[in-house]
Amino acid sequence: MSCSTTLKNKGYRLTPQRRLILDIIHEADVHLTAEAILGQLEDRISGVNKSTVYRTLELLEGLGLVVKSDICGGRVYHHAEEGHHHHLVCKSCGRQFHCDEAVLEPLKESLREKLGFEADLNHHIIRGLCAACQS
Amino acid sequence: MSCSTTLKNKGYRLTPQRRLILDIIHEADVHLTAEAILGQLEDRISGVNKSTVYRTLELLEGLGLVVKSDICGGRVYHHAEEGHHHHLVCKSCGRQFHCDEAVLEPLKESLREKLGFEADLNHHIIRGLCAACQS
DNA sequence: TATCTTATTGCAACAGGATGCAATTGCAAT
DNA sequence: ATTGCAATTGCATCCTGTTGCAATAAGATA
Repeated sequence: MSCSTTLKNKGYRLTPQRRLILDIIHEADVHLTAEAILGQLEDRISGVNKSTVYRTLELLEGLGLVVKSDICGGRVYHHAEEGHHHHLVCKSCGRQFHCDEAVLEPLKESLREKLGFEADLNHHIIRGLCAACQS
Repeated sequence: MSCSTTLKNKGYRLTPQRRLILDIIHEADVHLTAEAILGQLEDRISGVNKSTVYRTLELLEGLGLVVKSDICGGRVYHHAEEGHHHHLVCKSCGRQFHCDEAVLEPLKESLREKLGFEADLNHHIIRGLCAACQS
């Protein structure tokens, strides 16, 4: 089921702006800032306002179609189906490392069993010190 | 060792603004927004600029004296010695729950052993669905 | 106490993000 | 095709947080 169909089925309108934002996000293989999305949008149709971009991204995130995360002091977005991956961010050198989902699974189960809390650890960010910076 | 002494020992100047910000944070038993800190600061000395507040908070956070976290779309600060506690935030109803440090310990060890990454899970925020909202 | 160095501040401007309102428009019904 | 409803947008403004620069001041030294 495409994202456009999801929007329609949930009663939202499929405006040209929303279609294009979805296209831009689908085509991207990197995380995009709102600004980048706005830039690409302006290349395709003129007169789009940034508030529309922010609103659309908020809507898409709320519907689970887009994932928003804060990395390196900036906010980025990517498609929700891109797969689950997590970032370990070193507070000292700023580098990012990939972290397998399997590592977070025990925590997820623990929270579920002990507290009845269904954690959403999709695209979770964990800060700390990388091996190189610990010395 | 007091926070003021820490600042001095690390070569930073103890300006009146910094002293007062430290006082305000020490006196507070709740998380404070930058705006709240600025407001209380203005009650004590006049003419303080918000950029000073933000800069001081950044400095204190960098020195580990203050903890900054993002809760409910806003950024709050509290004293670093307040103790380790973690927030489970429900994405549906917005409520927050306390989570024991022991729950995060296995993850911390896992990251250390498998990836050599020393995770800083102090005041970590985990989003998901609480028991009530899962039905 | 006076002087000096330079860290720190206030200020203005800026950037990213959010909001209220009137105009516009998507889309269902006819 | 036309109409009507209300969702959505553009616009202006606001809010939170950041940055560069000149003025100010903390604190060390004599």
